[in-house]
Amino acid sequence: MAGQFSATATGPLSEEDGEATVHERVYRALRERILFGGFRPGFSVTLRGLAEELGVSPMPVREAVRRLIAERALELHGNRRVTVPAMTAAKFEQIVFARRALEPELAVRAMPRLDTQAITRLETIDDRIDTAMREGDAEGYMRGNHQFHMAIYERAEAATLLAVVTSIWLQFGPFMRLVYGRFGTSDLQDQHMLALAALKDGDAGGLRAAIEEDIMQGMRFIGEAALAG
Amino acid sequence: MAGQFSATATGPLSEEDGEATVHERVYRALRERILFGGFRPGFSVTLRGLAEELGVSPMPVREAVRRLIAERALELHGNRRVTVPAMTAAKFEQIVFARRALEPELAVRAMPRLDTQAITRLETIDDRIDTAMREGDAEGYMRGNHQFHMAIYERAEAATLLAVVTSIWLQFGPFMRLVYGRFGTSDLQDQHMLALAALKDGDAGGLRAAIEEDIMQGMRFIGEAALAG
DNA sequence: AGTCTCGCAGTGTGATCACAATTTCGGCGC
DNA sequence: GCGCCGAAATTGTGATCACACTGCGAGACT
Repeated sequence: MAGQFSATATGPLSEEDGEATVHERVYRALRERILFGGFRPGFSVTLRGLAEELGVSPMPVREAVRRLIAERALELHGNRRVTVPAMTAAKFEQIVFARRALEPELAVRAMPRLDTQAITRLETIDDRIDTAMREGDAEGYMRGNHQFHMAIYERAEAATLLAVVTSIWLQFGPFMRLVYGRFGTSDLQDQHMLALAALKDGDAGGLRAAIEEDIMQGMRFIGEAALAG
Repeated sequence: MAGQFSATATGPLSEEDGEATVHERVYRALRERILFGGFRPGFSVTLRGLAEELGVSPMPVREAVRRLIAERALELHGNRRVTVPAMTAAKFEQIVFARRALEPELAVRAMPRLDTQAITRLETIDDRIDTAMREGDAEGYMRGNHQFHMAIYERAEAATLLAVVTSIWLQFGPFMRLVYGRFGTSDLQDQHMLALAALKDGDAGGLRAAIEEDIMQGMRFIGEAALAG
């Protein structure tokens, strides 16, 4: 178990979504770990290991892992080893490019459907993000940040684009967690207020700029911290 | 077998890549069919059916299908039916947006590595595309077009972005084939010459515009033909 | 004591079987 | 004739087993 963050060692599968298939529940459990820092980049997972840990047979784990490999959240090496991919400068740059190209657009498309109630919910999430940042709660910050962005993007009703963005997030999740674990979260700035203001004003251009700025600030922080410096 | 195009009823698995795993060969076979028109949108596939057709056990087919579902090339319905996804106007629009956002960029990034030899090869491919277009060979046209674009994009050495684009292509392949089957290919125009010219001139802006124009023209044709009209 | 080698534990891959849910289609009743 | 119903075939899901290959560590030989 060494090399893995202990924060989200979920243990046996949560039975909350009891009606889904085992494969689906395993997939979601692994996905959460990847997204919010349960795995460290380079960590190698085994089918039987995960199966025993989650209390299921290796079969559904196999399918879930295959699925995550297809989404580029896991990596299958030639030597038959499955690992959480490491970050490289080139890959990081491509992720930033894709995020800038797609996410502001998703936000703008979602704007007509983001009513007052939705904005209030976003503010609540943002409050939790600020708290987590202050307290250095890396996982809490990442959960909140993910929730904030996805709560917007989901309203765009653009499932095809959203799937691409989701896959991208899976690819920098473990790396992001690594950086926060190493450098803390207290140096982060809350860039969501500009987005919320633009949302209230119905200012599409402002929202696009705010989301782009949020992406750039956040990615620059973890990029400089871990790749350049 | 009804509801499926007969053009690429590949039969048993080709043994050319004999060293790859069965899963990998099945994956590539299915992927080819999806990309170049072996399946019609809405066609439903069965694990055992594909397994028997390809001469393998259902197991590797299961993994390949799961993988293609993750790439949004296949669709898993609640009733446990696996189908080739149908196209909708909204999905089509998102595909066009993603292609415009990513593919011209990939082309520009590839330009420094596209030497005279590579350009010559592109011209050869383009000749074959023209021939296929004239002869109404829909599958040949699609294979050539795919080859032309990918031969460029691969040189960008941007695996992360390329994976996104590849997934996108898988999502409109069956639909594209359907349109060409219905309306023919003779009304198509070759938009690749502008790209080749820009490539020879080392004109990055021109290349970006040419690729974008190529995408727009091609997608407008199949979009108008099948969705609006 | 250092190095090479052999072997065992552990890995992903693939096949086969059991099962529950779904679909399909035949025949019965109206 | 037409529509409903139930049995049989077919589906995806999951478990278990066999196998070839990898990796690592213990042992022996020099």
